[in-house]
Amino acid sequence: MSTPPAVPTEDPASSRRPRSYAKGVARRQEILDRAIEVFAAKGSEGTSLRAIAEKIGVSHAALLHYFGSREELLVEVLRERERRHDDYRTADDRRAHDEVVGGMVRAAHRNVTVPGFVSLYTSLLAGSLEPDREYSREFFATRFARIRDRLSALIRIGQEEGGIRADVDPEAMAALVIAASDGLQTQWLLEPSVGIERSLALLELILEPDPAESDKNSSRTA
Amino acid sequence: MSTPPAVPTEDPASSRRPRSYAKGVARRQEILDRAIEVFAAKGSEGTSLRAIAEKIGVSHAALLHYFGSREELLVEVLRERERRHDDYRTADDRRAHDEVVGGMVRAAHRNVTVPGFVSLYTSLLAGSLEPDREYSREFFATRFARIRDRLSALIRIGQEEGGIRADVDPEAMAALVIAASDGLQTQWLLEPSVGIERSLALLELILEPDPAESDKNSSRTA
DNA sequence: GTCTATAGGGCGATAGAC
DNA sequence: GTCTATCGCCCTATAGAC
Repeated sequence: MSTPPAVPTEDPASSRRPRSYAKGVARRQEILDRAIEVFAAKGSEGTSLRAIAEKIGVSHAALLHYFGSREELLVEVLRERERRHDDYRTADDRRAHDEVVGGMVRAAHRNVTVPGFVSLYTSLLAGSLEPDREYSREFFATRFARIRDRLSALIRIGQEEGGIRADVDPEAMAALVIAASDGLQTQWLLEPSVGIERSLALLELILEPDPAESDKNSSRTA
Repeated sequence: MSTPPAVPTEDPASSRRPRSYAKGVARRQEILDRAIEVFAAKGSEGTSLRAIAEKIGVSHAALLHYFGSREELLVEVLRERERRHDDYRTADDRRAHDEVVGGMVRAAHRNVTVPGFVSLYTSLLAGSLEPDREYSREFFATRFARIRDRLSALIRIGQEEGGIRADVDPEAMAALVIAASDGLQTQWLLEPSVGIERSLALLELILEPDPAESDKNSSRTA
C-alpha cells in the first residue's frame, strides 16, 4: 500500500514563518504516513513508542518531538486515515434511505481489509474511557458527535422525502447504526464467520416506511 | 508463555494433591470479591497490578500467585460478575419477542450504575484483539459465541410462535443485538445524553412481524 | 528547528527467602 | 503461602548537539 508524496498544504500562516518550517511539517506527515503503514499491518499493542520509531527509522524521542505523546500519535494516525476516507461526505441526499446504512457498510468493507486499524481503533477507544486520556477522549467524543449529526440529518431528509419511516427517532437511530458498526467489527475480529454486512442490512428494516402508516406521507420511491 | 505452578481451580486431578487446597481456593475467591469492588468504583486503567494489590491489602506478587497474570485476574473478575448476572438464563420462551432485546436492556441498565465495569469490559475486549492475549481472547470468543447461540435460539422460538418476523436471519440478528449493546454503552460513556434504551428499542422494530407478509411466508425452518 | 542521548519512575513478571 | 528483591521493559521528560 503505497503513499503519495507528502505535500502538506493546510497551514496558510506558515507564509510568515522564517524558513525550514515546511520541512518540519513534511517530516511530520512522512512519519504519519509510515506509521499508518505500520499500523495497517499490526495492531496497536506490542507497538510501543520505541517499536514504532524503530520501524520508521527514527528515535522514539523524535516521534515525541512531532507528537506530544504516544496517545497523540495514535490519535493522529486515526484522524489522518479518517480524513482520507470520509464515507458520508459524498452521501447523496436523494437516496438517504440507502446511504444511512450504506455508508457504514462501505466503511466496514474497507476496514475488513486492514484488521490492524480495527484493532487500533478499538484499543484507542477503550483507552479513551479511562481517566487522564483527555486527548483521545476529546477525539472520540467529537467524532461520534459529528457522525451522529450527519447520520441523523440524513435520516431526517429521508423521512421528509418519505423514504424512511417517520416515527423513528433520528438521533437514536444514528447512535444505533454507529454502535452496531463498531460492535460488529469487534465480533468479526474474534470470529470471522460473523457476517458484518448481513447484520447491518437488518438495520434497513427499521427504516422502511410502514405502508399501513402512510397517512402522513405518500411519496415512495421503489 | 510459561505456565505458573499455581493450582488451577477446576482441575479434577487435584484430588491427588496433598492438602491445604481448600484454603487457597477460599483465599482466591476472597481476592476476587475485593477486586470486583475495586473495579466497580474505578476502571481498569490506572489499576495496575500493584494498585489493585495495595487496595486489597496484599503484595502484587500474591495476586500473581493466585492469578497467573494481570490479564487473567481481569478476565476472572469479568467472568465472576457474569456468573452473578445471567440475563438470558431466566428468559421466558413464551415471550421471546420481548426477551431478545429485553435482556440487553436489563444488562445495560445494570451496567450504567457501574461505569467501572463497562470500562473494564471495553478495555479488556480491546486488548484481547492483540497478539499474545490468548487467555482473554478465548474468554471473549466463547462469551460472544454463547450469547449469540442463546439469542438466536430465542429468536427461532419467537419465529415459530409467530411473535417474530420470519424472514430475519436469527444468527445475524443475534450478532446485531450484542454489537448494538456493546457499542451503545461505549458511546454513552463518552456522551451520557446518548439514550441506550431508546436506541436498543429500535431493534424491536426489526422483529415485529409484518402483517402484510404473513401469508406470503410459506417455508418454515426445519 | 530538528533530533540524539540519557535518566526517572512505573509496570508485569520472576526468584528465592521465610 | 506470602513476602522482598530484582529484572527488563515501557512511557515520558529534558538537556543539549547539530
